[in-house]
Amino acid sequence: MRLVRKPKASVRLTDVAKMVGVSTATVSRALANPESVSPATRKTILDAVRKAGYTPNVAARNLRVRHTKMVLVVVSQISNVVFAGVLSGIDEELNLHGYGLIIGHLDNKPEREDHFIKMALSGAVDGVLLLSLRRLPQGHGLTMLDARLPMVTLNEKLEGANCPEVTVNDRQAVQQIVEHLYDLGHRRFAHIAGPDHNYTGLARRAGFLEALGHLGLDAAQMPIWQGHYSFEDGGVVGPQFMKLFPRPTAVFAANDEMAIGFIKYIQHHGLRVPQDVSVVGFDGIAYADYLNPTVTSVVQPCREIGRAAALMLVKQLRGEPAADVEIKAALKIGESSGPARA
Amino acid sequence: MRLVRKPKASVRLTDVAKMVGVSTATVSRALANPESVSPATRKTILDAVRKAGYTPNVAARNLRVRHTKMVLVVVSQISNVVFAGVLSGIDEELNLHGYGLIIGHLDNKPEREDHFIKMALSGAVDGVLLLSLRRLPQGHGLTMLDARLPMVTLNEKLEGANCPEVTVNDRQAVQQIVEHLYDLGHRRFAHIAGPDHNYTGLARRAGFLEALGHLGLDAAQMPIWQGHYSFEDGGVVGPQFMKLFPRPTAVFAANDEMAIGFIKYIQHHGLRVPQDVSVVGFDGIAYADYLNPTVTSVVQPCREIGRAAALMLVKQLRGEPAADVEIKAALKIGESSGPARA
DNA sequence: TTGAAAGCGCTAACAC
DNA sequence: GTGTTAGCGCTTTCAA
Repeated sequence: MRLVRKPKASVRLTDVAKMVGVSTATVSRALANPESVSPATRKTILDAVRKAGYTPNVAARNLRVRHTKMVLVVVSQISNVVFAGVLSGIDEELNLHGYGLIIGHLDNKPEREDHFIKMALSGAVDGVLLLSLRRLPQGHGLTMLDARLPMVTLNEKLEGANCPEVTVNDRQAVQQIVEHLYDLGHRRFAHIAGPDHNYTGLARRAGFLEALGHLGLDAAQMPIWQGHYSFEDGGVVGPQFMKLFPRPTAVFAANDEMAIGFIKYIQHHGLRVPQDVSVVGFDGIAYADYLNPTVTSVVQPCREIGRAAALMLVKQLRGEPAADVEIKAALKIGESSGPARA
Repeated sequence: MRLVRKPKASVRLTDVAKMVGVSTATVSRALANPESVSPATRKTILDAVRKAGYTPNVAARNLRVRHTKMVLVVVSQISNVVFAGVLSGIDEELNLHGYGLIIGHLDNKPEREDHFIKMALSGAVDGVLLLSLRRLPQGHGLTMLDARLPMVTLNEKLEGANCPEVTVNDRQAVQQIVEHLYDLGHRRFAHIAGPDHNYTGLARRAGFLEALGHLGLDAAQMPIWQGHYSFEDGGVVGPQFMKLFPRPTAVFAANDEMAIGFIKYIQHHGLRVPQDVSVVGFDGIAYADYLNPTVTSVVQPCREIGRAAALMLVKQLRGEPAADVEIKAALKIGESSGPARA
């Protein structure tokens, strides 16, 4: 059995040229650069194009012009609201500049990156945006760098790369939120950290430690549990928190989901938030405003982050210089943080 | 000023062939179909490929083989959790079959579809998945149908198309949830509907009306407000609800976000959920479980929906028949629904 | 302003 | 088992 040749009866440039009685070059020009063709022929050609329903074949075009007007976005988890927001911003900006979007979804499996490295190498895209949050390159085999494509990283450091990056001021933002808690009188803190193979997880933890240091508190005394940014983690940590004595009066979770899970757990076990314990998160997801209490957090302007990153990439694609960008996350005080108990 | 020719020093098939001293055909075969080449040459070639870091150029390949192993997914709003979950499932399944994913993000602007129609027409993808929730084709100009590509729709009817579809049993699911409320003694209902240019919005509203009919209630008596599936809509509807007399004892919102926004509003205005009014949603998003009260809803298995759709498309791509699939959403009783007040 | 023609990098007949 | 070769559909130089 052999594969049948696809009938693919689509109309080609040649067909249009024949219909009109001009060369393919002229049709191509009429489409790409209308002014370079006499008004009369232009009209005939454009009419024919419309009538025939001609659309240029991109594979042929890509092969010839050596670019694709496509960008690869490598993202660790697409169903995460923060990423989804960022993606939205990326798409919006890319769109403005005529680029399309190919999703390289890692689905939290970093090894999948290899596949996308190959994709980049294969010329399928003109540039790549890395939001994999990966802390370090694997160190073996090919890396994204080998694709020698314009690239920008988002909350991620790429070792050995000179590619521009957009970062969020996680560390300072965490400082702010910890200070907010400190100002409310809290002295005993705990932290529910994010994954440690993850750039933001690390940055937020470091920010936490740093903040305590600045405030003259002994960071070594403060419990830190590690989660994976999921709701459930908040509940997993709960029991450990409950048995602490003296209990911390303020808990900083590295993202809102964990904060929410944690609040749910401790409320369920008789603690009031914020009267008994204040808990704060990070990200500023919309849902946090609909909780009872609403959660104090640091809001990341996701869409803008995405747009900034996309714009930086586009600039590179154009051969323009692109400087690093740092986006500011802003403290947003909700009801989940209050004065420490006397 | 003219564009400089990109130096694009990437290694080509020809280069590898020269290095090894065989023809390009042999290299091509060694890569595509290793058994068709003698073990010795195979090894030499594969070694050379690795050493040279050769990756086939996809544009050239696509042009030659007339397919791209790419699928276009047209989605109305990527930063919506439900879509994000579905997308995740689509990606997972597609991946299994060697297909990549191009996102056609409408960003709630239906007119953007034109762009993606052109993309489909241009041979950039082998098939398309439609999750735009659009109720009807625009009726003018080109439509997706013109691309004559394998296609499957997800919660969307494409007029004049014979393409298979995956649907969710929204109507029955709504019936179940309304019956659940009825069984709790509720007789006065209200509905916060989704957008009416939207397949699911319509289906859920129809389901609501239908359910009331089956239960022998007068649907015409029940207030229906329309929202756009956002949190805020719940709050917008709130005041109108408050001034009703007698007030409905049960409210069905067409999605969880609106239900959550509504709950927040009425709680804030002194009503207790579910003691004073029961409110239920649709979708079963994870956040709903962390609210106080947790919200009764209908859970859609997003990832499975996505996988089913992707699989149907892959089957078509292989030339196999693909039958319509209906996915069942399941009632999930939370704390936001309770007995009607006496 | 237009046309002829080369060739982008690859695959798949077909011949050996 | 391997090589030769003809394109896939397009853009773009170069010449007219």
